[in-house]
Amino acid sequence: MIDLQTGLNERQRVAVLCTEGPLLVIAGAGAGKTKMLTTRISYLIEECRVPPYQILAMTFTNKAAGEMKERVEKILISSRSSALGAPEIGTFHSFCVRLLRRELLNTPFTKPFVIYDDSDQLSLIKGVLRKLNIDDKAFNPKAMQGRINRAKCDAVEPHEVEVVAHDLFSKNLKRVYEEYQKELTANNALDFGEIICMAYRLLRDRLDVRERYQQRFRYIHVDEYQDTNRAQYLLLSLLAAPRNGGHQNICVVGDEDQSIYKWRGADINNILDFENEYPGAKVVKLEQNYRSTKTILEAAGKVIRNNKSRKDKTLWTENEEGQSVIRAQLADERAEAEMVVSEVKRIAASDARSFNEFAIFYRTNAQSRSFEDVLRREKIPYQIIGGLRFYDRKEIKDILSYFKAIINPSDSVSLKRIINVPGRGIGKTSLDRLEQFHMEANIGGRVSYWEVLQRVAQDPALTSSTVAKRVGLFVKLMQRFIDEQPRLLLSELYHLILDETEYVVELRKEGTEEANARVQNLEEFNSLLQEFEEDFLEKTPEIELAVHAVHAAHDAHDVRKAELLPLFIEQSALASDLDKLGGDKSGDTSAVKLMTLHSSKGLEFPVVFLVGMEEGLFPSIKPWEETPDEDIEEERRLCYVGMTRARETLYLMSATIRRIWGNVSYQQPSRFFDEIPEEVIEFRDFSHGSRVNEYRTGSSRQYGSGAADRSGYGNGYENRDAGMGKVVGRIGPVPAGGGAPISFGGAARSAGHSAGLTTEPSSGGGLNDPAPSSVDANSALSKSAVFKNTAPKTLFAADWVGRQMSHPEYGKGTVVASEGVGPDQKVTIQFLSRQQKKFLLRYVASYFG
DNA sequence: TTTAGCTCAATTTTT
DNA sequence: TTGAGCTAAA
Repeated sequence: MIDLQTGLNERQRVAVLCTEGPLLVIAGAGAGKTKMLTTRISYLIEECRVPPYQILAMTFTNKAAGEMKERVEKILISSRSSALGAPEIGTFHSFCVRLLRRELLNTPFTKPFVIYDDSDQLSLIKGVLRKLNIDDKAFNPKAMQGRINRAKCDAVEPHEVEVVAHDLFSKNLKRVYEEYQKELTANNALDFGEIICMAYRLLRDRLDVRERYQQRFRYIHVDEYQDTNRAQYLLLSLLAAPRNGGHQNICVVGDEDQSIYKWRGADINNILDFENEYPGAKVVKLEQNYRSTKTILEAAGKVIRNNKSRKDKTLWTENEEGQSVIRAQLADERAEAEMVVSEVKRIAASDARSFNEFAIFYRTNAQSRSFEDVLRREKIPYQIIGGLRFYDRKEIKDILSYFKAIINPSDSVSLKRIINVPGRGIGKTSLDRLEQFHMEANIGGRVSYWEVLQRVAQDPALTSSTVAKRVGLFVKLMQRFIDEQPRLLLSELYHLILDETEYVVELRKEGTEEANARVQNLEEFNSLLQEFEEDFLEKTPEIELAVHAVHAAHDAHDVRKAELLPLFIEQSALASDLDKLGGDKSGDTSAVKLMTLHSSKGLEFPVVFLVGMEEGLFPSIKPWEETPDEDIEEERRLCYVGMTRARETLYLMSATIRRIWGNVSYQQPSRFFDEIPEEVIEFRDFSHGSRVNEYRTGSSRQYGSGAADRSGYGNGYENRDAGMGKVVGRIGPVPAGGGAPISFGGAARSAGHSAGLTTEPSSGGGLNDPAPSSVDANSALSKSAVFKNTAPKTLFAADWVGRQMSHPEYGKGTVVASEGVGPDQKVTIQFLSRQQKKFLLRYVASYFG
């Protein structure tokens, strides 16, 4: 018996009990939607006697799917039955891949397909551009890729692409998209978008198949519905909507306030239109939050309230009031990192928290660096989520490409990737020749790259005897792998590849730190393979195996082995970094988590640091173009998502100056600060620490008018930009270990720079990297004496202040400060875009009217 | 063929 | 700042 009385609130109970017919659940952050969903699924099985295999639940991440699976299993095991199979719980993509594999005969593929990731896709698109003689300078391949993927999100097929008259780009887009699709099929490959689209088209065009799946999955659940795109929406409609003869037993859960993937094709209308697509849909709102303190919820609620396009809903909680949200202003990104880390240490010690309970969220991956530096120095374990996926590392991708080419020699992208890796003397010229042959041979036909390689190897007259020989060796090598593969375990094949190609040998020859890291990654990859192998041989039921086995193997054991490789490749393509996170059994060491705001969705932590809250960075703004309100609203939702991840303690941080792409940039605090009521905020101005204060006094002039007001600290300080700020005075010491003062930007990685803050001349410090770009920043330290109490006159040279200029990149601006003399003179410009930038005067002098 | 050195671009990215 | 991709020289 599923316990519906305890542990569920009234609304959740309604949602669980409403099993028949369409149901839209609007679930605010932390309102227990996963609990609702898992209970609902269990209820269907236990109480409604629905066979588990008739239940489908779709999520966006493997992690969400895994969590749901686990929790459903727990409930079911703790009650009784589990023998009736399991509900199908997975991501949209894994669901569609399984569907396509089961229906392989109804797809254009004659044998199991491989999945192309973004970089594979880009390679293929570049190849198409070359083939069609389209200049990739004029028509950026990445832009093409973006548009193709967008089209796929919108379920737009090549023939439906609209060509705008006189618009070459749209014309080319159509051609490229068309050709790209052909190439994909010829390569026996699918990209992420195509996984969904092909499944959609199959269900759309084949009534028999559609009916089978409609009958199979009688109860459908969709998580994060606000993030579904058009293609996903249509797919769901084919399974459940009345207009397609569906059963309408569909329960979608979403929250428009947490829609943060609009830029990627997520269509908010899917939620708004739900009641049209499914007339008579019930709507349930879950508004009680179980995660955060009242204070955090209040702050987040006030922020999201500023969005115009949203249905009004108000989260409430019975949780404690909790402590104030802490908003901290730091001197620069280094100081920001120092403070975060020192707070982590302090709280970990005083509140006996494990490092697991802390998370740092930033807008862009690039921001992780400063935190990594400090965390590493302080020997605090940390884990970065996202960024470069493990499977995206060069060495891993190389091996995976061998794998892919072995099971699917039609995969030209993978073949081209590895043909000269490690180097076998097949260089650019040879590759161009091969490419040429491929194009010629492939006209009107279906000659794969692999076949071209074989021909070239056999016929020295086609190229030269050297090239033929070298290509021949590669062909022979690959052929051997292909022949051996069915008899080998994953790890055996892996070692065979490494041995025969001397991949590791080559890496060791390099002897660099980077090469060593790659060898280590390969070792990790090896254990991953073994793990997969063991898991697979233990658990995977025989039924799952049938599909790939068509062309392999002679006995049952070999069938299993032959199955391993395709399955591994598939999961490596669909896996993400997020998956590793938080699985309590995965031996997860206690580490501070670093991730982008996007990755943070769906997670929660007791202590959250939201860093880099500065105009331009967050909200992200391109200074050179207009930012539409909708974009700001999406940024605001992102802010809301980030804030509502916090259970007890929330820090919102911003830096005054930050290095962005190697330039020093003066940052204004994020507008989102203005939206949080004063009462729930505690303002800690760390840029007014004793030593830093000197820096502030000097450089605060950079702000132009009003700057003087800011330099006094601890008394009636009012930050106009922050729009708030009851002053609590300086709290805590300047956060730094061993008395090292807060230092200036990234340049301060060498200890000497920080000395600029006090007495030591920078020339005596570890200025070991005087690259031109860093000199710019360093000179701010060493020459302009901004850190000295007595600022030289030139610092405030009035002659330039107030003058107008027009920058080709940043637009119109006014000089608000000037410093240095002669060739070193710098000016700080306040641009209309709210950004401030500092330039060497001689570089920008020509932009003044 | 390889590689050193240059220019250019650059969010977010569940799959 | 980093990285990818291209050109020129070894």
